[in-house]
Amino acid sequence: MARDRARTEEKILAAVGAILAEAGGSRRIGVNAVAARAGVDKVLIYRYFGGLEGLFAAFAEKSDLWPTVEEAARMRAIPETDLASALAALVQGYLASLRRRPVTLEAIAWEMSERNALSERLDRLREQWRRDATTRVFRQHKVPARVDIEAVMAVLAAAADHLAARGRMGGSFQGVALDDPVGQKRLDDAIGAILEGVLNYARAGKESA
Amino acid sequence: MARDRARTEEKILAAVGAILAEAGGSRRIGVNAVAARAGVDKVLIYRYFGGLEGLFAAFAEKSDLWPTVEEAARMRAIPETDLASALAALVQGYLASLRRRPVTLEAIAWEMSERNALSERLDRLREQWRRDATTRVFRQHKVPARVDIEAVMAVLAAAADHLAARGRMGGSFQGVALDDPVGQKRLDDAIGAILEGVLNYARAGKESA
DNA sequence: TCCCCTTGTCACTCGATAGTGACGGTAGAG
DNA sequence: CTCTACCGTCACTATCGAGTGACAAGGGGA
Repeated sequence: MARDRARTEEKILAAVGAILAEAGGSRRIGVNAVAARAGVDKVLIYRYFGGLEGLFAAFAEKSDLWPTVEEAARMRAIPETDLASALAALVQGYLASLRRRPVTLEAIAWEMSERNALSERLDRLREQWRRDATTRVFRQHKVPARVDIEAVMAVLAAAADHLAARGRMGGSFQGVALDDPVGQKRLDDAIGAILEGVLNYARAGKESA
Repeated sequence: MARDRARTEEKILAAVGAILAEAGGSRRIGVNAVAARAGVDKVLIYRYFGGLEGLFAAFAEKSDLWPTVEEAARMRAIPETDLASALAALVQGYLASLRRRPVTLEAIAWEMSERNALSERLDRLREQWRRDATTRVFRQHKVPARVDIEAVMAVLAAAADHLAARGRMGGSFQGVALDDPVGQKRLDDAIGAILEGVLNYARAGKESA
């Protein structure tokens, strides 16, 4: 109608985000739903994006899916004092940033059951995040030699992804309320205690199992 | 044909498991697929189980979805010496048990995007597991007062669920190879180091953040 | 023996899905 | 002004999904 391709493409991409933002939306997503939501004929999706996969790829590239390290740092000020506090703040900020991104949470959930252009993008962004965090934090601190801090961070990141994605539907996990400020603080504190314990106990000279 | 309701019900339930076991199967599961897989008319699913929800409920009740604490203990001998080692062995055994259950991993992935009878059952089993683990391990050991060990265990369980479910599709997570023995050992060691650090460092008298 | 309930089969409706082909208007290039 | 490439709309096919109603056959109870 408006005869404006750029605008139409934007409407389509926005519709993807809107559908994805609705809880459980990833399950019913498809050309018809997107077209209807965008108020656009579905044939344009094929023409402009080459189908669903291309559409997902374009959406993944364009939208603000992942928190940057800077954003995580903004959510929780990252202290420069010691490594444990810095990493704890980083993970806590990461978790908080995830919770503010319903689309990303949906994409994480989706990633668990289906690989597509979106999940590949997520993997790349996760990797990027790891690199940024490394250059930001590890440059200033020494890591105790016997700790595989990368594996520990992977465990914490996996937990963050899982808990954030599950939390979007409410409920509790293993006795911790996910949609509740109290439960969220418990998780933050646990993350802090984990990093503090792992790094300081290891620094004290004990070998890790 | 055989005119044997019990046998037919079994065939249907087995078909659910078979479809669920195929990677990404949760997405395409439905009455038609199950009936076809079981070699049975779909109307019997409605008659015997009252539809998909009832079928899932029956499947969730009947099948061996979740590792018991005893099984986890069998995978990794649980030492009685100290709490950190016992809990580490428990979580590592839990993770190993999960990896041997493709249907459960599929269900965990599914649980992320849709709530149904199966996911409710999973939640209940998780809760049961937590209780069993508690009575088994915590009876013999003292927990440092300042550690919210329940929250720490929730973090580790979430990580285990996430890493196991993602690992079924191969690939790596944050630099750790999930389908590789080396990567899996790194994760096990990280879990061990986390529990050791959290409990022993806390016991040493430091407050947790 | 006869009857009826159960089991299983078949044939359908209805809606949503992916994907394609053709058509018409509009705006810009020449 | 004219032509053409692009944009948007409509109509269509084919497939798959859930769910329902009717019907044949077997088997056990009265």
